[in-house]
Amino acid sequence: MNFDIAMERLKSEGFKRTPSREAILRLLEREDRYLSAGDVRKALADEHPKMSQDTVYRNLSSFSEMKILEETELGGERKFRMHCDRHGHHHHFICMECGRTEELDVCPMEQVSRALPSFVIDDHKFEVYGQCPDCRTAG
Amino acid sequence: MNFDIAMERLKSEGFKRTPSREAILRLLEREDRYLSAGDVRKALADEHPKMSQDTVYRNLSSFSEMKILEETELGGERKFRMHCDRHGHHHHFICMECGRTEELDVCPMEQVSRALPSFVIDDHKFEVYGQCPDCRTAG
DNA sequence: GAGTAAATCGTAGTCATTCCGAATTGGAAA
DNA sequence: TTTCCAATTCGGAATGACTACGATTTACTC
Ligand SMILES: [Mn+2]
Ligand SMILES: [Mn+2]
Ligand SMILES: [Zn+2]
Ligand SMILES: [Zn+2]
Repeated sequence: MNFDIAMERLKSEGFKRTPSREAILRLLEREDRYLSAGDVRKALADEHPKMSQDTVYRNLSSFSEMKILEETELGGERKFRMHCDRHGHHHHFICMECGRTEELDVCPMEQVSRALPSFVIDDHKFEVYGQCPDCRTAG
Repeated sequence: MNFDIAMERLKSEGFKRTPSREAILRLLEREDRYLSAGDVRKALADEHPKMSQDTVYRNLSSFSEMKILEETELGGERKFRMHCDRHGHHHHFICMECGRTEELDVCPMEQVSRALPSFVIDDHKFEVYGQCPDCRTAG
């Protein structure tokens, strides 16, 4: 997903276009990796020094709820990245140094559904953690 | 893993046998599901009303490090359960109402490793969330 | 039973996140 | 364009999980 589509989505759902929202979404589009609320505040400190933490958290949560962002919980923190909708359902490798992701097309949920016929399955999480090639050569 | 094996493990690694540790491990053996530090404190409130939160957190962390417990992060909280070592590597369905788990033998990591030859893979997480049959009929 | 390092207690501190009332503002309506 | 108001933001306080730490107690060794 890119900035323009995200702003359209906001407008179509009745949200206002504010400088805070533009800055947050532009940042996440540019970075293309998982960022925490703190990361966002730091990255916007120069451009928007008085954006309050409430604004950052509230908007990240809203964007996540409306699927503009995707969210995970890592190291005791909520992290967000632009929702990627290029393929269908998929999962991610996540670099623990830089936060960049790599798409994984494998998902074992069909087998799981068959193996647990009497369970209600609401959600699932599959993530692979490590070091991406860039960070490996840089290290 | 059961209580006796856990206590042996503690002894062999030079840890002392204390009433706090016994109570925490007995609870986790009995419950056989994911509990937070707060859950543990509440469950032991009658039997050990003055066990401090420091003691609970420190021991849960120690037990997790030495693989007596397994740990996950769920809803912004660390959760712990007895380490299950019946089969080899596996993952869990987790009931979001009662915390009970069901074993899943599927794991797609072989395919992932093949698909990411230039990445360093340190860890992975695969969890399925929902409602177990007991909670479904009870609800 | 005495000595000692480990463990616990009580409490204060940290950090991410949420809450809240007051002030501001985007955008619809006049 | 100006008015208006619900939505949004701000600033700061509150929350809740978790950690740190000095003082006290305790499990094990001798
Ligand atoms: Mn993706
Ligand atoms: Mn298991
Ligand atoms: Zn999947
Ligand atoms: Zn696995």
